Amino acid sequence: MANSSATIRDVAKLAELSVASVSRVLNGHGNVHADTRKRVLKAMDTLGYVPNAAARSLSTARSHAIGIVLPDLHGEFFSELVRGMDMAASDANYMMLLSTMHADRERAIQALSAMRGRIDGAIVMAPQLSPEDLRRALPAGSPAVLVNSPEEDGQHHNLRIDNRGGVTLMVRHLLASGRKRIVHLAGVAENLDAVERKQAFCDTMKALAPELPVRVLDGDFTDTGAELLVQQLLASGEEFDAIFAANDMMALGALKVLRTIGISVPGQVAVAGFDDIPLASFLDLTTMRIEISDFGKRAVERLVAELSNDAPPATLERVTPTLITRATTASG
Amino acid sequence: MANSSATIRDVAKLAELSVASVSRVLNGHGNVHADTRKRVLKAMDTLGYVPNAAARSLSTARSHAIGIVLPDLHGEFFSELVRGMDMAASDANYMMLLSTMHADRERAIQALSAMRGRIDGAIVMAPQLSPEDLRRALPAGSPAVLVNSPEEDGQHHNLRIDNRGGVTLMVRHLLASGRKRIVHLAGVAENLDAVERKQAFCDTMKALAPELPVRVLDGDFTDTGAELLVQQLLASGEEFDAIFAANDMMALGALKVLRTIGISVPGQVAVAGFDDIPLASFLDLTTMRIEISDFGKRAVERLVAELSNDAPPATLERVTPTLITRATTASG
DNA sequence: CTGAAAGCGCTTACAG
DNA sequence: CTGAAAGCGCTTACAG
Repeated sequence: MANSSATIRDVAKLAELSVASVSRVLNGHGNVHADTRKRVLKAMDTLGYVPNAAARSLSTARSHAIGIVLPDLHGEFFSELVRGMDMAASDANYMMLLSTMHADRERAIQALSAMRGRIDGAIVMAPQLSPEDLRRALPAGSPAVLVNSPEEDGQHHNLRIDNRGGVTLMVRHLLASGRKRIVHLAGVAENLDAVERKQAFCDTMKALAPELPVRVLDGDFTDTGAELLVQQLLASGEEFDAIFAANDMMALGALKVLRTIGISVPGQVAVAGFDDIPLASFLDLTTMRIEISDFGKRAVERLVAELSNDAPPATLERVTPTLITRATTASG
Repeated sequence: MANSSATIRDVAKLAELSVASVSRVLNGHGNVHADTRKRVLKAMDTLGYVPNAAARSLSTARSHAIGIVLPDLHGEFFSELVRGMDMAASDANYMMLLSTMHADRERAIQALSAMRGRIDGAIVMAPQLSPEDLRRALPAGSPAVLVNSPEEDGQHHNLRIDNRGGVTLMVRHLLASGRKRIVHLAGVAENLDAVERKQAFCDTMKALAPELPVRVLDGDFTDTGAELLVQQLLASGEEFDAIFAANDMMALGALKVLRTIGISVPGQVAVAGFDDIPLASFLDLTTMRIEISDFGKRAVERLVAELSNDAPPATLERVTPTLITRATTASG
């Protein structure tokens, strides 16, 4: 009922051949007589035949699809990530099976399980999942690449942002432009990137400018949260000539407060963020750009390489962001 | 090799039962002895058994997955659309197979074909596809809902934005706030929504304020394009007290020019857009909000209803946007 | 170059 | 309540 379409058997019948022959031309095998091929093609055409992927998967143990498990789908980050994945996947002729876990560990495991038989491998961005969870969820021996996974399991390739490299570039830039009192607005403490950025900020300051104070305020990645922090900072009377936020939204919050108060940016205070969201370029914010779609593309390319047994050993791979200098730090 | 996982046969062997019994507990059928169930469950657990979806699809002719074909994945619109679809899909326990067509007609047809056997139905947003193409691409009799399809084929449900309704609300709002000379910045001529908005603008003006001039400038949906248009408009010396752009990006371009020139908004000129992108709220732009995630959600819900043979007849369904009044039109 | 047959991993009448 | 068997639509050795 649901599927009243023609099958390979119908094609064979119409072409007066065996299903084996039909299958051969379907898969482009060489050993087929030109005339046979022609008859098959014609029959397929008149019947509007399209092979059934499930049947094919079952006999080849290959689905030509990859599973994607993401924590969420909210915002530019994920849409760019998926876009990059899509580019690489369609280049390599793979379909994408998408699933979100909404920060729910059990759900991620289920999603992955439900993909068994449908996918040849998976890309998993699920910070909550332990290596043990992954072992449970991933079909045994099925390739997977992790994105932003906190732990290494020695089994899977793991793609992460080079937070240390990015922070170092930005701190260097701020110091080079003469800033002496840089305040770092950190992101939510549970976020791995936030933690790495904060740590990297402290380390880099100590390494590059041991004489300068290292100031960190703990934020939550939101603009409104950052506004409060900056207001408190101003109220405290503490001096500062640069704010380096762990993401752009916080940087924008900071900007808003400074401008409202009448503090000139970058004259009195430089402001910088991290991510390069669309708003950043619109509002001329200096930031670290993560080419997120590249990130997704890399992940799929790596997975595809693994699927072709054509991949170097799994490692932790860091993708370094690039410094985008704009008006909020432009002057010296 | 790729799939060395346990099969139903392994479970049956370990539990010393037939595969039929295993299948029954797997599918929660009632007619199973409690003890049998227990043994099966235990065997599944020790083997880490997960059923193979391809095999299951093949025998049930049901995949519990839906296909999504989108023109692109760029930007907020698509990420929100997919997010809404994901919500509805996971609620209804369906997986999503995602594919983009990049404005390529043949590619969309291929993508849809490649989904045969993997999906129970599809959501297709592919303006380029004719009803005839769809008939070719969609597995015969397989349900599909269209999103933003220009043509009705009488077969499939079609979800579209209520451009006329939205434009009417906005024009009414502008007129109510005393605007007399409203300029409409139209979007790209090939875009169906752009065309509808433009037409609706002209019609609404004629209907609600026949004495007022109807002014339309043809734009391209970009902020930079709109900047040029507004500069030309200013240079022409023509008077106007409101700009209603066919999308937010153009409205923002207009805003930029007006502010640069020193024209007060909304004092001298009101500015309004369409879409309610994140930038709009950030920059306090009056606009028509399309709840895009709802749009995606509706599409999937409709499809799921069709899959359960539980849907009213297919129609053209319009989703009406809501007016979001903000600072750029606030005063009288 | 071609066909008959087994098999991929499930589900589901059909008997019992 | 349970099992043997057929069948879902393909692919792929194996003969010929």
